[in-house]
Amino acid sequence: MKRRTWQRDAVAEALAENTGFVSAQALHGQLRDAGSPIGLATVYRTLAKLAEGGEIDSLQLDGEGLYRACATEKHHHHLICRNCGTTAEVEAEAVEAWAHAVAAQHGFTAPAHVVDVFGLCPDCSRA
Amino acid sequence: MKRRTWQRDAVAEALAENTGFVSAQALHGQLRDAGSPIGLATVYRTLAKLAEGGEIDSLQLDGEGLYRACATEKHHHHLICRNCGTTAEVEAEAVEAWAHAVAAQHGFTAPAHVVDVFGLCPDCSRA
DNA sequence: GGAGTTTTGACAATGGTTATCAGTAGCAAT
DNA sequence: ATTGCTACTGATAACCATTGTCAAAACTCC
Repeated sequence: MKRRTWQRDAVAEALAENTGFVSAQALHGQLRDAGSPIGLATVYRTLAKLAEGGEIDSLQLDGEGLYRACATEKHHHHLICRNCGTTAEVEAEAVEAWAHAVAAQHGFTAPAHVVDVFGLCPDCSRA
Repeated sequence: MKRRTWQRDAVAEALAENTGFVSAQALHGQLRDAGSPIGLATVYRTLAKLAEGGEIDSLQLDGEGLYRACATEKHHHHLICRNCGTTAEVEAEAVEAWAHAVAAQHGFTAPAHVVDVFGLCPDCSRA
């Protein structure tokens, strides 16, 4: 059974304060700096659970997991600044359709896809 | 300057024997089982160099790096069986165009993208 | 053959993530 | 409220893929 704890709320709240994707470690540091005595393991566990439940989005970059509380519940993809992490949510029905078509064409079932666009945001491009 | 060693050849050859993506560790085990005394660190280094030079493709799955010697030199994407690793190469000019357009639309520069489709291949679907 | 520089390999170190396990604290029934 | 059950937490150890280290080996050019 799922229980409600202040730790879970704290993680969700801290995540909401970030506009881009954040690592578990960064989030833990943020919480600690804000005076919360939350444990690192708890942050990892909570993020994993939230992601599993579809409440937050996650992706892997350079071998570390990043998380983000997204605005929409709908399926979408991300345009991410590889320098500062700023993220824009983008929809791409054409890509969804393409992914399904490709899978079907080769007889693959249970299709899933990883589609992310990386780049330098306007601010970071200037620097 | 780049030198030619039997180790580099051995890695490339072992990679060619696999149809799907393989991890550095798996490849090392494969080489060792075949009687090669190659070192693990060397396999990692060689794979990194080959990938850097564009001679092989790489991707990250579950936090571990996977490599594959692809048939074409052209930019392409992959349709991967998440059970057995079997891989099909697929082209998607429409997706390339979409990625560029999305980045440009938001003022992002130096666009790159990660696009992979996962699923169960016909064989694994049956099981 | 020899100099000069890469590359190698065994092993240590790194770093993000997960397992352990005793103590804590939701939640429900009493 | 109190109790009982059990999920959750946190400090720390363990994991494990990967990278760094450095002396020894070996490729290439002269």
